[in-house]
Amino acid sequence: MSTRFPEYPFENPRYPLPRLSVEVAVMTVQDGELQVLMVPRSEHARDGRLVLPGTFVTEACAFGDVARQLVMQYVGPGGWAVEQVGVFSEPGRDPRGWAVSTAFLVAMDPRTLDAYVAGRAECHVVSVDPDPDGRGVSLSHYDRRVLAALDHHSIIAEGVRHMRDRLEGSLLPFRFLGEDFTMLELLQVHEAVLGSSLDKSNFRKRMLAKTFPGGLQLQTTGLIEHGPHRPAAVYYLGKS
Amino acid sequence: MSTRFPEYPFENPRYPLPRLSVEVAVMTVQDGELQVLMVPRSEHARDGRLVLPGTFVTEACAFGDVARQLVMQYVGPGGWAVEQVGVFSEPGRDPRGWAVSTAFLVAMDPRTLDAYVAGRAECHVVSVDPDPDGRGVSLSHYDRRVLAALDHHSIIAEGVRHMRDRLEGSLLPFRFLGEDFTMLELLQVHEAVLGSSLDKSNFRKRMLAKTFPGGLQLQTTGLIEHGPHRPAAVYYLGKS
DNA sequence: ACAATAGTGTCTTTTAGACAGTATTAA
DNA sequence: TTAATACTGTCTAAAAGACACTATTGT
Repeated sequence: MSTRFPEYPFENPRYPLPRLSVEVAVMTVQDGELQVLMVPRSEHARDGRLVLPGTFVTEACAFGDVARQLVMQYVGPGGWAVEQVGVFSEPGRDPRGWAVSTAFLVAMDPRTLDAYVAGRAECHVVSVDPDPDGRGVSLSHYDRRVLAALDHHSIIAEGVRHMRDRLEGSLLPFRFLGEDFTMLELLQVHEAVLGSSLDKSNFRKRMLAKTFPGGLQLQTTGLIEHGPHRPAAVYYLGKS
Repeated sequence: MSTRFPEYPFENPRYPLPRLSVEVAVMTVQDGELQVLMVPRSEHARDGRLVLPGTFVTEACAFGDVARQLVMQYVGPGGWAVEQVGVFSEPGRDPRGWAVSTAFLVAMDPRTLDAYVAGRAECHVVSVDPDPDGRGVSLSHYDRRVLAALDHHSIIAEGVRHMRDRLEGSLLPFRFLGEDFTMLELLQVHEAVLGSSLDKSNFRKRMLAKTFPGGLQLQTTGLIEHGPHRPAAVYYLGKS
């Protein structure tokens, strides 16, 4: 270590250094509900407290790559698009000491997430209920004792804010969906992220008229039946 | 240090740790031009290379507070609103080794900035010219040898992206202005940040009709003459 | 009068939104 | 037939934009 930055106080005990970590909020929308992947706060903690998947940074590596590796470790392989949400550095945020986290966000199709998570008891997909004012979130679960430790509520709330900013003008909504999807599924992604309901007719018109980044537009590819009602058109995102 | 996080590898030379720093982009708009405050990359460097003001993080402190202290140190006292732009962690970004920077942005009235910076030879206010595609920026100066070291171009480019996202729906434009301003000054802030020109008539209508966060609206408070032409109305942001 | 910046008015196009109504399926 | 979801059409209001025009100053 002494060959790098010799003047920086790594070896000088006068200067504390924070514990550096990367946390990932793997989010999905299922049945119109926003959800996030959480895990027990340590391998042997059985007190029911859940945290976002995270890891300490212990090698020279871009944090985005660390986040991608975390997703591969907890969910599975894939070209996951991670987005940086921000840095959380308040000294009191971890009772054990000064900890600095860089938070990332990944949007995932619920079927993909469920398939990966199905066999892993440690993975919990927790419902996220953003506050009406958009500042915080509540996490619910089958067991009320299951709560997030640390300030991971704040990280998720910031992630929701980030998603709301990026819903229009990015491909984010489509990362919550499979390659093919119905208009209702796309609508429910928007509603879950925004936390408000949208007029179906106007939403459809807007989406069909819109050009997405990369010159992509909604294309229809057939019909799908799933219930005692008119079949829905199946869409995908493609070049016009 | 051993009382905190005993299991984290501070004392373990197997694990490298990055040099942690906070950098601040103090930005302003003058004569329709976006500018940023830069300083020589070290106190004794006389090679003309400039960097964003920054400091290593060496005590348990929220990074936003570190950024505010930096602004006070380089510019002067004031309740500066710092906004986090992001973390820059690519291993190759600093040739001396692994360095992780958290970047912040401050928008400042050019008169305030100039007044503070006037007596300080080390402070340079450098023009920022965003690329048309919005991905990068060019920095100009009276002396072409004056260039940013490290990846501070990227930090500034991210800062511009951040400002463009927040121009509508926040009070950011007004932080580039004094308490009182003319419609032209407000227009030029928007044009400089967006990098495009706007129709004056439509801009005026839009601004006068708009309600800004906190229920604030543009109020007029008199006229100002500054040239051989019709005097301009002076506006401020207040409750209706 | 002229140049220069400030400000108004009008017309068109685009977009968002409310909301009524039609379509197709299973039971 | 009914219930349920899918989809279309129409009208209105709001916003954005183009652009011609008027206003007020110093020289």
